[in-house]
Amino acid sequence: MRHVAALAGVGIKTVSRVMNDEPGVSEETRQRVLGASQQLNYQLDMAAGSLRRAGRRTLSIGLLLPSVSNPFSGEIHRALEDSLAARGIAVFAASLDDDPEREKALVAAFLGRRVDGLVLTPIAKSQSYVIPEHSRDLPMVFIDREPVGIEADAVVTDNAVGSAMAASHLIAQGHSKLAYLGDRTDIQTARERRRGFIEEVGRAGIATSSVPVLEGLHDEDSARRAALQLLTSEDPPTAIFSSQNLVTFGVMRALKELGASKRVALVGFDDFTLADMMEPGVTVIAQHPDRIGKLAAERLLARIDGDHGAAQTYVVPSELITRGSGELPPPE
Amino acid sequence: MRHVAALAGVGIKTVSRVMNDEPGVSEETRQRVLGASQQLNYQLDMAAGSLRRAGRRTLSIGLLLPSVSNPFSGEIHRALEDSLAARGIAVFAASLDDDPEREKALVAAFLGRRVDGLVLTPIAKSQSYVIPEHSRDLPMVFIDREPVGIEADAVVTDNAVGSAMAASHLIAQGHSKLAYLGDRTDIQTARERRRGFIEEVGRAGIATSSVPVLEGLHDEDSARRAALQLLTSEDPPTAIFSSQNLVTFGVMRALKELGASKRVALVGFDDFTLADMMEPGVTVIAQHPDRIGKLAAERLLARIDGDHGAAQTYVVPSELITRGSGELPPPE
DNA sequence: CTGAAAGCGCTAACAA
DNA sequence: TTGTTAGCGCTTTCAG
Repeated sequence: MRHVAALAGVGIKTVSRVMNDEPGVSEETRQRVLGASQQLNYQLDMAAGSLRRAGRRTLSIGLLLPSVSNPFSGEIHRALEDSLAARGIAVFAASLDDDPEREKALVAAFLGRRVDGLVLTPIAKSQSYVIPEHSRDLPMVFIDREPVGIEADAVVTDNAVGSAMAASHLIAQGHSKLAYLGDRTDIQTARERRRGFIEEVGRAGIATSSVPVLEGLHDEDSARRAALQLLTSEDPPTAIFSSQNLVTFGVMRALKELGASKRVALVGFDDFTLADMMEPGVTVIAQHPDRIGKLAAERLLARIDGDHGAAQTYVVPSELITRGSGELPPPE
Repeated sequence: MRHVAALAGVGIKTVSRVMNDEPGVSEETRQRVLGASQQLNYQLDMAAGSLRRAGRRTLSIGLLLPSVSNPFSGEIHRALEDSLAARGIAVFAASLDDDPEREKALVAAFLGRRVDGLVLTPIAKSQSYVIPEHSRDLPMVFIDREPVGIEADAVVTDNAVGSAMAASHLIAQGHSKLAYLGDRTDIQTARERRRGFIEEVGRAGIATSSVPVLEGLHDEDSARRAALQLLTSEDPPTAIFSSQNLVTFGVMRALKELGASKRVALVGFDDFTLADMMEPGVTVIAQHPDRIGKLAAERLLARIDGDHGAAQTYVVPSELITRGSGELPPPE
């Protein structure tokens, strides 16, 4: 900047004014400065600026996701990016891999980079460790799961409602022998999905104790094996609800192996690519990661802009998409 | 930092030493400083540090991808993240959407944040606009596509070789009436894939002029329509090669609509989730985004660490994965 | 409309 | 082993 000022024959502050589009510079001076900066290939150093700038804004935020390679996370990331780009805010993204220790380490890493805000999918048992920062006014929005031990904004899917929708849809097709296949039980959303499903089953007058609940299925293969066992048991269910993508894939494989794809009904939580190309198409409760990301961005920006209202949880509705597998009737 | 120093009753530089794990501090002093910093909930400001630090390292890099919501990009992102996390380097990711203007704007945005390096999928006609920075020693690695107008490291898939593999595989199954369905022709990888495919067809003694080449298929539906038209034409091909995921999906839909999935052979470039669950399973030329990401990270780190060797292009081999659709024989 | 001086939080260089 | 001083590139404040 010094060099540009020297070349343009002006004071350093004038260069700063021009580079930041501040008013109070004559058009002529402005052009001279612009010329000099181009000639020197000069580029403002944001980091140095934020050191002194009011509010210390770095125009960057941190985003903690289960994994940047997970399509659901990718969509959220993209929606956030789009909403924040308009304000010139860049996004640091990182993957948690369901590891509470990583969550803490990554939050610390982002704090050290002085991000203007944090959007995160909590995985640690409690988020109380960020209370100091949050009360020091670090904007923070939790997504997908609500935080524990701290009052902060959250944007979540209506997991229980969506799962209840799945149950009532299967029951409406005439099924009474249902089964629930679920994810790790230490994940809040998984528990919510089970609760919503089971409660709806009870509400329909079916004995909830008669519904097999197989949980802790952390990957495709464990889900596949659980489904195989269930389907070859003495009194197999005629309809299955799977609480998550990988579980759904596992169930689909089991059904295919048994040649039961067109006989046993299936509804999965979470939509996925090519679901409509399967045979039959897979009925799902679709989440809306794009809306989650957009809403999270809006809340974060509001907080960054000084909104000090009470913390709120925003719920994004899920949606039943019928494609065939969930509409298979029970056998006679 | 001043406050911590005051509370611990030491000089500011001693605090700096402790926070950066530098040697030359007695264990006792160290503990006192650590105590004080915890009490004040102090956290080193990386940005301020890099202002003075030798080499001005910010411990962050920029990553420009087609879109962070695209699974292929997500895998690359993840591999990079994993390789760089060990060095405490954080990743800024951004989406280009095949927009050359965005490429330039985002590169500028990252330069303003003084990233230590850049990994990017080039889309602009030429990358000569970054020559000034690159020659000023900004580490830069191009992925997926080679840069134009600048000599810099690149990590790419062997697009032509992979496509040739697809051609020879189909020919080996007895097909002689092949067709090529491709992406936008302004994308380098798409042109390479066509070249590899067509050249191999010629090498096998088939008149390349007899092979329909349908290009500019930028999304699923345009690919679907192109395939429908092709397959319902007078002398339809018995085997199709699609140059990219979305094109493959479009072709799959067309085949399904015509009930020809088990009659017309298909090989697609790029692997995708559930490809093996389709009916028949879809044979693909799989790329290895994880290896691309890892290699790119290694090259970038080497450059950051001062490697000034000549720019090189690293080629990651693709792989033929047979699942059924590519092994369908031609009709009698 | 313009510029000089101070200082953001930190690290390099040097001194004690 | 520890501390002091200068200064990174910028923005703020305040004076012309």
